[in-house]
Amino acid sequence: MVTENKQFMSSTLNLSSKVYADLRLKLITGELKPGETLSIRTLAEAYDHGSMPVREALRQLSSDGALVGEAKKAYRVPDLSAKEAAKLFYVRAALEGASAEIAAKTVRPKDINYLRQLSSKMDQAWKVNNAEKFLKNNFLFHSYIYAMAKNSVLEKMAENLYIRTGPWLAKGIQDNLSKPNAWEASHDGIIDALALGNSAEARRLIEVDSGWGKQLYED
Amino acid sequence: MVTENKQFMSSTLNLSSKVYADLRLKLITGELKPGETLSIRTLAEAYDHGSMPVREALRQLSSDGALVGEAKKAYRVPDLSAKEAAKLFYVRAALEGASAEIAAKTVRPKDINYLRQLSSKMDQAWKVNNAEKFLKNNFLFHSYIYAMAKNSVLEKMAENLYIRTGPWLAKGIQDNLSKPNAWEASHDGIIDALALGNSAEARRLIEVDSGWGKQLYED
DNA sequence: AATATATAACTGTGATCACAGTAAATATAA
DNA sequence: TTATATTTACTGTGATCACAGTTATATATT
Repeated sequence: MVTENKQFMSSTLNLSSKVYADLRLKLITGELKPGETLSIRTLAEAYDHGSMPVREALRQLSSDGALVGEAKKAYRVPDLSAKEAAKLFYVRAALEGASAEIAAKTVRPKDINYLRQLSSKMDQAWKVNNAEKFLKNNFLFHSYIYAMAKNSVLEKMAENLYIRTGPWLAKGIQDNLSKPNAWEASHDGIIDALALGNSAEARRLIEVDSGWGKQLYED
Repeated sequence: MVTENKQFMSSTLNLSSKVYADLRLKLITGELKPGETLSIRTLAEAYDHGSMPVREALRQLSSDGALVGEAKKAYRVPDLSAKEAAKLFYVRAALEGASAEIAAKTVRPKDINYLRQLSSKMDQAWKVNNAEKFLKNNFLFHSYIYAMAKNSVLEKMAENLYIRTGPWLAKGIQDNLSKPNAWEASHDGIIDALALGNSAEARRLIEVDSGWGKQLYED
């Protein structure tokens, strides 16, 4: 039940944080699906330890808006309405756009290389229908742009929004994985704008890319 | 220890939520000061119930960034460095600006009236050196603009940022309460821009107002 | 009196239990 | 068979305890 990826699992922290990080990854990769129900005791048994760490992790995710929890009822992954999703993507686009605008001004060659690597990994994953790998690297791509803005507050908030859109996005990806990958061109355009230091264009393209998922279910 | 204000204290929820709301208000009004330390057991005794609700509230506030908590050490109110405060105000200005821009397009006369009432209350509080009242109404003022944007995601995030800047802001207010109130003119300008439906100007002024506190400690 | 040491008080963390409200499954009645 | 009632299983919530690491206090040592 332990994940090996250092990005998602810091080894020194307490159990609550580990469970939190693990569930967070499962939301990003689509392993937890919209509407799915999560209970403290069931998860505690799965993780093979007491219920306290799970309890605190679930409450924290609920506080983040990544899960919903009414009193005396099991936590569950929110099944977003079109309206709720639109709200999420609106703010996400605003924060991602701000991040990209800053990032374009301080970007280094090694950043561009890393982003191209991630874009390449996503393309490979898409070709072999590996949704989990695709989604994980897509998160890393966006997350790296947040990080480039060098504003930890902005970074954390943008990541939070990404996670909340995660399961909803994953559902769409898994349905459309066989179709041509429109994201590759989108991401390459963003990377090019960043490489040129064109902050306005980087912002515009990121906002389009963030808004893309929104269209997935509104036709 | 119980607060009567419905804005800050919903009566139907569990104890954890009540403690959370109460501590949140204490952060906004400056009752909790930067660097101040909070322990589970001490607070539990003050609230006169078990430690579980306090424990969950503190962890949630820590997750929000409103408190900091290292392992095995007492929680404490962050004493923001100028750099950290700048990060906070940068994102807060971005989200407040976005809120104001939307709000200007849908604002109703009763909204303007309410905002003018709050501005008036703040001015009264300033004149009698009532920092707590001033800060509470200042929060309500900004919070109402977030709410006018009718985007619950944006609203919650903007409020979170406000709370995190709260204790730092309060420290400055309490030192400068005797000086002329520069905020009144600022707030009146915002209200006028909103009333005219001038979304660009509303955004600009809100961003200036949000950035104002930042200058308080950098001379 | 100043420094080092040892003792005591305090801290979050995790485990375990009792409780009351919710949802599901079963039994009962029509 | 269908609808209703009852029981059973499951849920988060709060309380209480043991534990180990941290901080402060008091004690000894020079």
